[in-house]
Amino acid sequence: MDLRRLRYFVAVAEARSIGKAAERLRMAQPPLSVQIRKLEAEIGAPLFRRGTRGMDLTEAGQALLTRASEAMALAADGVEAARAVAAGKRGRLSVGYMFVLANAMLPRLIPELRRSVPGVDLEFAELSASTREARLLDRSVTVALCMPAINHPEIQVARIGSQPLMLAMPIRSPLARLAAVPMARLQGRPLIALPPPEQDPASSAVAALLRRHQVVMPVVSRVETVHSAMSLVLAGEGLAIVPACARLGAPRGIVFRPLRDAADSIDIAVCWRRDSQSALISRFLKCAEKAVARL
Amino acid sequence: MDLRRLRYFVAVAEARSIGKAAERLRMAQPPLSVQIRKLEAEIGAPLFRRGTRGMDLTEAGQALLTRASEAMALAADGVEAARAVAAGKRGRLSVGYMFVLANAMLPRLIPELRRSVPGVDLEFAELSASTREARLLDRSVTVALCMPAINHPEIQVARIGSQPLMLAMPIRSPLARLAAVPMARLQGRPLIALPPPEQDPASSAVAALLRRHQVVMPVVSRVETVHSAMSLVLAGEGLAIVPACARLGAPRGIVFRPLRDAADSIDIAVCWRRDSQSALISRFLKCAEKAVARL
DNA sequence: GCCAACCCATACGTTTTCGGTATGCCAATG
DNA sequence: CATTGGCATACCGAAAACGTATGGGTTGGC
Repeated sequence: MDLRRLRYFVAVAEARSIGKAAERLRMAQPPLSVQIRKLEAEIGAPLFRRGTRGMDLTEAGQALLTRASEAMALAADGVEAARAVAAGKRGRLSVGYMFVLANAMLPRLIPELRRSVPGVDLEFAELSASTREARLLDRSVTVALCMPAINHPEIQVARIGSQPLMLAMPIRSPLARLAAVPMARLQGRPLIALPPPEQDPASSAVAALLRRHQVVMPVVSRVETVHSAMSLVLAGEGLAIVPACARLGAPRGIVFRPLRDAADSIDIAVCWRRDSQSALISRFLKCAEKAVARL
Repeated sequence: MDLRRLRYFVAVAEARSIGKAAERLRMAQPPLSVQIRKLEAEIGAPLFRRGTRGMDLTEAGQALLTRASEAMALAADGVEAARAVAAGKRGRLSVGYMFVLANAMLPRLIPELRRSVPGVDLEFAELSASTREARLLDRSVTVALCMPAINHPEIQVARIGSQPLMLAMPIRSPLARLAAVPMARLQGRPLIALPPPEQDPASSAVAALLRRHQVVMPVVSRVETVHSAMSLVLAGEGLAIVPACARLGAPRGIVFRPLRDAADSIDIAVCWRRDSQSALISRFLKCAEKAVARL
């Protein structure tokens, strides 16, 4: 069964005439006549009654007409839907993000996305660094917001901003009186650390910072998330070195201070599989850049 | 948009491989590869991710797949439906019948039809002779049961039986004592007649019968239907000459007697437009013949 | 009552498209 | 490093579709 034949058939049925339909289809009358007869031969029964004043559907033709129109509409809709998905105008966008970025970015990002890709179903999942990577690779998330970027051959990265590292401490800490804390003052103080670099690359930035300034801070606790780290800081367990955006959503009683002499910062990046839906991702990228611009 | 391409696309999507799909489609791999790429070019976006171990649908491809399968199913269903209608296995059959035949034929005809054309919607309408003809011509009825047949160039006729003419009279009529009434005994008796031949051809058979036997019966009433005639006969208004099947459904108090020396009968015929659905009609014809066989 | 107009069907030559074979390219595998 | 598996490309022959020209049947007007 050929969809062109059905298209011709519907045109003839609507025009009630081969000649008129041929005109509308921008083709000559004889080939259309041939196609209709071929269709009738394929069906094995006449679809039209040939009168002297044009053509008229038989009952069999009527039965075919409704289905044929629907089939054509469905095929056209399928093409249209595929184009829309490819253009990033429809579909599903699943965003894996990390906890620290949630308060800072999502309130700006989500409305921006709804405006930019109104036909797309959005989905958000707070995921650990390793989970984000795994779920990007198996495509169960489309993009990930990472700090810092994921390093993997299949994964592409776009840096959309950066966050300076800041010292988080209880408000009653003596260091809290300083507007900026010199690196040397950290020597020997207890550190609340994130998982080691091989599990969470964010902590390697902190490690590098300390190493460069030859500062040693004993690790008194390792926690999974910045949120947990804040709790321990508040409890007086130690200090934490975290991206500035952790301030948003941090509990009262914790203050953040920049580190003097240390311009270290950590990249915020959007990560996605190289072979993913590029149009949708570039739209997401624009939104993410806007959301991060006024952090 | 070509349905073959969609067919190929669905095959490749299901096989997750061009080579496998080509095998299933009984064709070589390269042309299938070309067709898929043409489809992608038409859509304007890749529908598959080419991996080293086969093909995998992109999101756009998934959007197309569902619609494409449905469209194919609809097209196939359309062809199938058209064939079924043409074969008389589905569709609508509207039967125009006349009152006298209702009691005699419908109880046998309807079950016969339901058995013979189970997928067809049946419709029955009791119609006068002129209405039957008009509605056959405008196709609002498919077939008509007539007595006698309709005579019109566009209308085809099949004789399926005949009914002898009988004399209908009140049971207390003196003629009722005879097993068969000689034509001569009708001379001068009052006749309840149907509309004149130009309106109802049935009455021309009666007129011809009387003329041939040189019998004159004054027409005391003209009625539209045999049913009305029976009422007047019962009331003692006069006699009626009607097809034998009028006995069925006639009120008590009326008796029917054959006419001696007169083998006149009137044909029962099925009538339909020459260009109507032949398969359905020939099935109807078989059923009608069976229904009339044991009258 | 004949001629013109209309509409569909047929015939034939041309062009487009499709399918098959041969082959190349790339990546994964052993 | 060679082999295998899978898709892409190139080229050729075959089939299908389109256009032009034309025939045939019916309607409607002069």
